[in-house]
Amino acid sequence: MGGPRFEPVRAVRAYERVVEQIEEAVESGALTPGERLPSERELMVQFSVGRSTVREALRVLQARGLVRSRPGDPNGAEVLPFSPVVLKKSMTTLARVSELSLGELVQFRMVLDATAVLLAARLRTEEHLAEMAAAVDDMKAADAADAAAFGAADAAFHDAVARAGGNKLIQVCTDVVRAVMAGLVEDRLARAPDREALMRRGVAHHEDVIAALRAGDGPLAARLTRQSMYDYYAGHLPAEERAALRALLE
Amino acid sequence: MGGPRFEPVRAVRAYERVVEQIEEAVESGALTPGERLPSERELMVQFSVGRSTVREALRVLQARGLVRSRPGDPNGAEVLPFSPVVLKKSMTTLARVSELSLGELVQFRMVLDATAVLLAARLRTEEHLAEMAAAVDDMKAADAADAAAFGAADAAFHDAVARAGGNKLIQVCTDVVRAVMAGLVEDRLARAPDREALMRRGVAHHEDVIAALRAGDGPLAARLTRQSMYDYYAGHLPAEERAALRALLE
DNA sequence: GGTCATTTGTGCGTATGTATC
DNA sequence: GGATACATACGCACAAATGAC
Repeated sequence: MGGPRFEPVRAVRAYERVVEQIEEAVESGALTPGERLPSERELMVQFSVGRSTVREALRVLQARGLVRSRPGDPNGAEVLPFSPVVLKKSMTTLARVSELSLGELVQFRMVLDATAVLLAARLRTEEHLAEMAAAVDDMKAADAADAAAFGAADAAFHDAVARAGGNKLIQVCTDVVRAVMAGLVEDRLARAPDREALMRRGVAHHEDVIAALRAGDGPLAARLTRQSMYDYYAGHLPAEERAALRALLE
Repeated sequence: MGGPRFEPVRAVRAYERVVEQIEEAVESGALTPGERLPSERELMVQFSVGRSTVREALRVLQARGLVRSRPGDPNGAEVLPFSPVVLKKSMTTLARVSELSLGELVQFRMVLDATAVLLAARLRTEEHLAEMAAAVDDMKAADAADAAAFGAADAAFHDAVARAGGNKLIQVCTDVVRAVMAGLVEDRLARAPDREALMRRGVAHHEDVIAALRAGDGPLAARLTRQSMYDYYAGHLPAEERAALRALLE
């Protein structure tokens, strides 16, 4: 008793150790985006593992969005800047396997987008406001039949708001959830009979939000944002989910 | 002009096509958690690819948390139920490479946890309230020196609240962000001089939240939750981040 | 624009350790 | 304990793609 307390060891795969080392180098900043990893044959020498081990490690790193490798590239795998595509992917998986309802997604965005505008009311600059106004102009200019252009402009607006709010986590999450929602319901929305009216109302709402932000009235901007989200999606929700959403309109 | 509109083709790797097919089978429910994939040798026959291709595909699927394979397992890779570990991983990466501040994380949880309790005030059952009460009891029972036990009980409380709120996305996200925060600041909190006072205050706050939920007063419960989060972390934040948080206390 | 060395993508054979029966 | 089937890992060979000269 009182001897050394040995810890149970779990067999850790060779490729995992390769992943850990490269991952640490990337996340710590020792490798910056745009830099290149050594070639696979060079890596197998440095780690003293086989090439298949190196390749499996690179696949995992690629799946995590940290590097990208192309066939024949003499420079080796490229270190990538952070991108939310991996988050989007795993959240899309979450939506599919746990069967997230549209109502849950709308609820999530109602809360986070409203928070973003609330924060933006304190921190917004003239540049931010100009970006938002430009996005709204694009929404107006979009052909009524071109749902993709309208959606892209809408996304640009919300991204500008989120950036103005200054919380990168909220910015990424709203972006991810918006993309997931678009993938789930874009065709349904594009065929809605009252689509044009919804689009016009959305533009008007966005202009009201800009006015509130310019005036520095965060709570008003947040209310407008929640109401806008509710109006846009409520028609596509069953009654009980609509009720859950109204609980957030305060 | 007016001819067929050809789309640009991107060379898609063999292992990617294997990943897509298995992923679709898992996410569509054709393969349910606990089921086994065919062995690697069987898969290389079915997809008519080489062994390395199969293995790289399995690595990607494993990195996405869909399957797990163990050496020597005669049954082949196992299909896994959804777990938020992949989301945790990518959000931790986000936190590291985009240098998320503690303030941004706290802000995020203040908003989403407050929303969860607001929703829980409408939907909570007696079972939910009993779970919350049990978690608070565990927090009280935790030794003052055992930060891990206290944290686990606190996590159980918030998880019960999030489940009562009925939004699975909010539940997962708050859980993920709590884990990320714990990884970043657990040692700092464990060594705080006023740790015991913070713990006592946290317990009292949680009991107030339960009382508000029992009374069905969602807005009160939400305010209490935001205030509790602020009190617990404000001491570890620089002044300007504290100010941004106070903007959410309303 | 073309040639060529290099690299990645892929397939295959083999040895080894492990889990299950 | 032994037999069997499996995953892990190594190393080589060839095709396709890339980048540099």
